Amino acid sequence: MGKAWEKFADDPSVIAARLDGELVDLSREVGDASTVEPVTIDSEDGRAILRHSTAHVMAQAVQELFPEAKLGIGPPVENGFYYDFDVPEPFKPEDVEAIESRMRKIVKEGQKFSRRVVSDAEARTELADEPYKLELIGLKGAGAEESAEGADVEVGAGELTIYDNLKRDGSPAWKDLCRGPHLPTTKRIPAFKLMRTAAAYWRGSEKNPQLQRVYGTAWESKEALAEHLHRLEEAERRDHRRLGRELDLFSFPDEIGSGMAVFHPKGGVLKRVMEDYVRQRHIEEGFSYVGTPHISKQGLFETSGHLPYYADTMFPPMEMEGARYYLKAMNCPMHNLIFRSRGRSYRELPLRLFEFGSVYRYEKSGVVHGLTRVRGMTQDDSHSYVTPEQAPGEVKHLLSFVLSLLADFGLDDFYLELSTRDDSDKFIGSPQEWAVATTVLEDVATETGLELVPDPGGAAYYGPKISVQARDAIGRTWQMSTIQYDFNQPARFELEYQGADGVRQQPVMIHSAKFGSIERFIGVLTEHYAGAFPPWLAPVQAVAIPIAERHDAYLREIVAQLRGNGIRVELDAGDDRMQKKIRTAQTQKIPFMLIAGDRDVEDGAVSFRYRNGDQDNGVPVADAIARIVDAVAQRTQV
RNA sequence: GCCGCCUUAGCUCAGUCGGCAGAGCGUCUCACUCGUAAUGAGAAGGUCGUCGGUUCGAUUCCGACAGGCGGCUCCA
Repeated sequence: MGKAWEKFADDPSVIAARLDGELVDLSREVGDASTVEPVTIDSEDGRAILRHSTAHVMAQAVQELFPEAKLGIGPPVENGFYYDFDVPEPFKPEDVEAIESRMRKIVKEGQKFSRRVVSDAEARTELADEPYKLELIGLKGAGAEESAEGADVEVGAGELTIYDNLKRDGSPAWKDLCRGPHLPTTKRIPAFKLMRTAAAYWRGSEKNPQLQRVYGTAWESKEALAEHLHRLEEAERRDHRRLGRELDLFSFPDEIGSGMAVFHPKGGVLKRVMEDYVRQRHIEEGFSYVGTPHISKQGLFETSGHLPYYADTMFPPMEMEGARYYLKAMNCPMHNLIFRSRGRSYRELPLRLFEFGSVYRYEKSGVVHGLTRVRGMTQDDSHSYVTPEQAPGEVKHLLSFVLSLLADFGLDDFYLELSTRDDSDKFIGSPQEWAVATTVLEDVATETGLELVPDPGGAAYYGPKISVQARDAIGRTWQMSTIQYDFNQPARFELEYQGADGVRQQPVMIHSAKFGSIERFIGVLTEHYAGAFPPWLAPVQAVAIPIAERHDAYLREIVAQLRGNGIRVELDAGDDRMQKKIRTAQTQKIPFMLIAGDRDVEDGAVSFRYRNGDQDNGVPVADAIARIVDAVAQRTQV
């Protein structure tokens, strides 16, 4: 049968093969495999192989330049790869340049990636100077190859293999413990670039030493690399932190503190319109709007059980006349007190309490990030108190409500995550209770048909949760909505309702934040729309632009009529030229520009310019007003 | 919190090999009144993030702190 490459020798884009579904090097013997499929460099698998091979080249370059560097792991990731190194000194920017140019040299040399199977003992001998690789070999022996982030790429199941990078004369230049497959030679790397360095904990644990991670990207062509870099630039343009400043939406004054946003008038409109809509929808869905204070005495958080888990992330307590008060980091305990304020009947259930609750969490300094990770936030928080029998129906109700709200805001790029307990001792409640709750959530989540990612160990201490994960402009995911099943707090607060049979029962409570936090949601929404909010959300919905000063009065009248119809409209009566005013409105991403000059005044009309550049001239004033009012009411994008 | 990088005018960024700082945009004033992305002229605006050290002298060198950026860990 021969080697795999012989079958695809005429196609230079083939860089690996699949033998009966298994990815292998082109140099592998086909043997008695029944299917042999090509893997091209621009396929998903092909790119992963390219990137992983480029990671090897980088590791080789690093060890040639820094012989004392010890290897961590080097897997492909979305759009690129990284490799971790234990080095005495972190890499400096000039080091990265040196590594990159050494990589170019290795690529140019066309070193061959050569696979060989080794025994456990051989691997240990050959890699005696690589403590992290030895650890991986040990893990494999323990059958724990999946436990390390990315480690499965390196060792995986089955036999141990080492890849040698061979020079043209066949002499070995470098080697790495690796599962493969790889490109045939380094020369097959068409385009790559090192992106950044960062520190990362070995095997992802804060307790382990930090390694220096170098990130890079690699593509099947120079054009594809250029496109990727261009996409990154575009993404930077829609970063909510940048748009927040450019569109005058919000800022983060140093004087207040890290992670504390102030909303400017335009961001305030966005926030208010969102909140009004969300409040209205909650009321329609059977929620009761409530209000609770920002601080509470310590005892409340002891009763709820939060304090031992959250003390680190809560702002330190204030002492007043012998009492200790905390800024609240969650709203549920206060809602529980509303439930408990009087006797409850089964007839009242489900009882759904909802508010925009301001909470404060002292997030670690390194994690604060624009509006998506703040220290002071407003949760659109609700708690549904239900009988155990009602719980599945309520979870289903909440999930469909959440998804419909997200759809109303035009969000579609998200997936669900099911966070469950693991065997750590941070979770309270019996395994049976957890199993019941988890099954309820899983069934409802599965029914939606959305992608569902398991997240073992990610549950709240009091119960499992479903969350909606949204992506930001550059692909980072942020948790937004959450639905949490809680059988613990009702017990801790001794919540009760009287059943139909007259017996007192304990309700189940279901926590749910539809957007997670208003701040994060505004951040994600800003990036989703790149600042061009749909008309119903746009801080300024229309701007009137007179061609000359003599048209001001005419437009002022139209602006008044629009305002009378509830439209957020401004007249740009400054002494800039109209072209400049259009440019300004354009950069502010205002949906409608209403332009009027002599012709329009004569015809009783205005001329539209939409922010996408389209125009519509000489529209009768009444029609123009109706068009804008209609677009706002329909919540349509323009 | 950990690692690296960064902090000069409202914004984007030059610059000073240690000797009292500069541009464009924005803002203000004046002139221009113009048909779908930048009219022209002039002016104001910075104790060079904060505090301490070295020095005759620090925005520049060193340290601490604050804030930011990219990751890691953690999380809505």
